[in-house]
Amino acid sequence: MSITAKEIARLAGVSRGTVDRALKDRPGISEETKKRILDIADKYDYKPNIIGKALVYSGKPIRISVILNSIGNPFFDDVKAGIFAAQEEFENYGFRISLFEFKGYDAENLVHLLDEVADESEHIILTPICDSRVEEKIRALQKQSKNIIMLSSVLEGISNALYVGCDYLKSGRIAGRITGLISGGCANLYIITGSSNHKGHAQRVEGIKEIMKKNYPSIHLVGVSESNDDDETAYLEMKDAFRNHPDIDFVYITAGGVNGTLKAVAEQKGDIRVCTFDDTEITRQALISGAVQATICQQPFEQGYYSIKSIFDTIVMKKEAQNTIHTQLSIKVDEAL
Amino acid sequence: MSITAKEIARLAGVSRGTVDRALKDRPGISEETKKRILDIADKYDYKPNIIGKALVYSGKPIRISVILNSIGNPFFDDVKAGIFAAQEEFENYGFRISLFEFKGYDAENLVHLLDEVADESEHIILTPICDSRVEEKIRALQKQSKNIIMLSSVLEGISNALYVGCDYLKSGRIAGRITGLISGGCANLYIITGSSNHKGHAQRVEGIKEIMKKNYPSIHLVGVSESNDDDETAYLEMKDAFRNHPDIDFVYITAGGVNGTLKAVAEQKGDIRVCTFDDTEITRQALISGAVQATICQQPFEQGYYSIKSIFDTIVMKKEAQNTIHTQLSIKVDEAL
DNA sequence: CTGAAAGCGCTTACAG
DNA sequence: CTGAAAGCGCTTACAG
Repeated sequence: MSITAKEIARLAGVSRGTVDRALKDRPGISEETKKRILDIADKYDYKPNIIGKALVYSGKPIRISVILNSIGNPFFDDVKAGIFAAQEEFENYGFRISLFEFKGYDAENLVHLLDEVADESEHIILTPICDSRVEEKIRALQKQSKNIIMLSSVLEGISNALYVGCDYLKSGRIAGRITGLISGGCANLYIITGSSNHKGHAQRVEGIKEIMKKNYPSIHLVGVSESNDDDETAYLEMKDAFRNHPDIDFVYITAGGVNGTLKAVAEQKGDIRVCTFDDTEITRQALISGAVQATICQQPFEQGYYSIKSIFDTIVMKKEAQNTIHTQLSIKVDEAL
Repeated sequence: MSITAKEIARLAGVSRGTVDRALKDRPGISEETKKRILDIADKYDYKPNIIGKALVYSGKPIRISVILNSIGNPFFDDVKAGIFAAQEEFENYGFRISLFEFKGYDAENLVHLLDEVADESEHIILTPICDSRVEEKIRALQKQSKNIIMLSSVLEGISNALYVGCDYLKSGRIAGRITGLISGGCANLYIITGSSNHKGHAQRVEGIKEIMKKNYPSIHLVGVSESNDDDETAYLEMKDAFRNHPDIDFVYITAGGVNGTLKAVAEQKGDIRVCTFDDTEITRQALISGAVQATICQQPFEQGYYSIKSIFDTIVMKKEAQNTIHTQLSIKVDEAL
């Protein structure tokens, strides 16, 4: 129960306004009264009451635009749920959130959307696309002192922007460890990844390789294919892999294309272990049916929630800005659903 | 951006006080003005601003006592961290939290502490102990309309109380599934559990057995011992088990006594897999050294945080009271630390 | 049955 | 250099 500014004023024998000048380091106050006030504030551990503050600012909305390439991608359902939860929680603090969704990885599309929202928002949360035009646009917006937050994926060329999402390299290492544990350290492994244009997907493959090299000399990485998150492509790639390597007995799917891959695995018959990423309707069904043994989750709800909460923390709570919020990575099996 | 009570007053041509009477269903208002006001509130989707509300109530503290048998139990470090985080977040809403810690499972101790805090708190969060005296005391406090919240473990004999913690039976099932996956479906399994007086520990064993029965006919459960969360006991029990069953090749530790168990396993030599529960300093070290393959975590930070947040949600946000908040269960391997 | 006022802790624009 | 006042959205005690 810290002291209020009003009480400080009484103790110092001055008005509320003067106390405010001292605390905020505003001009128009003599050095001695300022010192007297700050000493009292210090002594009684004054911390401004955020509710009093929030009430004042509730008139001036904090405008936030969220741009996600989420259309057709079930991963983002929970991300959006987290955003909506935060929206409800912080509504009374003046948070005004607009959500824009698009499909795919077209950089022009994203740049266009950024242009559209720029004028009417001080905070822009987006799932960035790895493209120089996107990077340039983000840097331009930062110059206009827009607060940029990257959600669920990250551009390494951007500084002074918060990233909220998982540690992709680490998630790959975990995948490698699971592969080792479930296979008993001996397997012919095939990886179906999303796109090499998605930095995160590439890092996952890298992480798996790293662990294989370090710990599992008897696991042979037969090959890696890209599905571009498309089931048909995944199916054809996996079919092809089995044709050339009938001894594949472990498949890791690092991104989308799960159903296509599983179809090819089912047709192949034999005891083939499969692991995936994320907890979507598709992976849940596959876990329950036994087609998939384990999946690595990255807390999508929390990603959405914290992307908004970070704004609350810096603006309202005046906490220092972070540059990374890594959500937890955890392994789930069927019984955990 | 919902309408304010002030605007409703203006639209209805009445004073703020009258609007309040209508909204709160308080006496002293004619049916027709009431209806007129409620219609306007409805039309503009009026929702009271919690910040305005909170400021009024910040004078009347919400007193919360937290009683944990956490002394000497590192699991509770994160639980406490979650409580402290919530304390900071809700301080300005008038939340006054006092923490009381004790050691062990002595019911008298807990009853005594409950007596002590009862007069000075409307909300009591505790780690309950399975004992009729505790149950009676809790029921008596509920009769005095104290809000009781059970944290991290649960008494099934108590109703009208929120439980915040993991689903122990489910966590046991997950343990069973891990055992199956890592062993390749073939093992001689031994379980070191905490205490049969701890309902949760018993449920974990039950969950493991259930999965073995359903899915893994070739995993043989050699035996179960109780460590009472004590390393020395765990060591002796495990030694004894190896003496009688030298073929044990998988050990599941469902509670404490991890170091003692691991010591016996190390002395036994051979390729013995070990899995545990929770992410404490001890299990982390064991995961990193490779002595333990995987551990099941139950979000202790969130347990602490949500036990307080639930009070905020019902008192301030006026959300309906829940009776269970199950935190997520997830598997972690060394690379996830 | 209804209104006017004071107050929760803060900020800001204005007056002296 | 300092103070007094109005206002954010709400609640509550009091006056009519």
